[in-house]
Amino acid sequence: MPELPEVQTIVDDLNKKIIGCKITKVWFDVPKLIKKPNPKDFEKQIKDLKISIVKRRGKNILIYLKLPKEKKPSKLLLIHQKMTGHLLIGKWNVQNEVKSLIEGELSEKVNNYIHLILYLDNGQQIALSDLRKFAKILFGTKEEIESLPDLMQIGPEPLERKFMFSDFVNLMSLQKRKIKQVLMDFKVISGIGNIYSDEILYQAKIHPFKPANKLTEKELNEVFLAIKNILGKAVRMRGTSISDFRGTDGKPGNYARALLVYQKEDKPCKRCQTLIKRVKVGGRSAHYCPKCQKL
DNA sequence: ACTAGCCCCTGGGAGC
DNA sequence: TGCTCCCAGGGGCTAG
Repeated sequence: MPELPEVQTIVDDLNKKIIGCKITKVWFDVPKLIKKPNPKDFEKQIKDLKISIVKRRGKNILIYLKLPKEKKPSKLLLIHQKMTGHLLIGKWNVQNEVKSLIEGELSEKVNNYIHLILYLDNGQQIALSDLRKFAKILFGTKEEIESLPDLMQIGPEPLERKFMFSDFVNLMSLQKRKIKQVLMDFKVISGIGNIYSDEILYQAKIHPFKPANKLTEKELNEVFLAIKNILGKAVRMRGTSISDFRGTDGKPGNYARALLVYQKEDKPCKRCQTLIKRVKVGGRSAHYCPKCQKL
């Protein structure tokens, strides 16, 4: 489901709604989603902690937690939503493995796939819904989680000011792979997945198969500008809603209607009317205009 | 040290 | 209507 803009939307929502809340109880029915610590210890360790701040790193949601007496957070809960995960805020009732909504507008199917609930002291709940059960949850001390490869391996944040064109040029010069795959590799640049890599390359007029290190300076500049432009715009529009992305309020994002190539196979290119093509790259589909995107 | 390809899961949509 | 096949936004692991 989520790439950088979608995860940022969730993080912004959480920061508005749950800061200062204390976790009073935990419920889950798919223990394997909790990779760390042992699921049995998870509730014991996270109970009574207070939510300090929520951040994003790549596509990971980082919820910093503190003991009631602490000034600075010492614990960290990491949630990666992978393909179909959603974090939702609401109130649910769990009975005989059936989850029903008590309050709010989340009367959607998404409720059937709730596999983890954090109960908060203000009566609200944070729920993780995940149809395909690929999501990943890690919890531990701040130092412990921050030093895991899951976070250490992540490449630079594309929207940060300090991520400059020169950094981008250096990164691309080291990559012989197809530009499409390089953009989607979170170890090179974080937060870009299949949807936005298609949109970025379309805007930059670069063929997805072009090897990253063969792009000219001018082409690299186009890609760099497209990354900043498209991701920035998507964040402002609260993400894309292909099939089932939702904010924590269950409402879809607005970027889907701004998509120009993703899932537009056989539709005319907005620039030249040539039909958009779909091809496989690294097991995933790439959409592009065969006429205006140059190899 | 690379990469392609499979795998983790479940459901939706297309085609027969 | 129902069956089968293909597809899905992430990313870890393995075999070559």
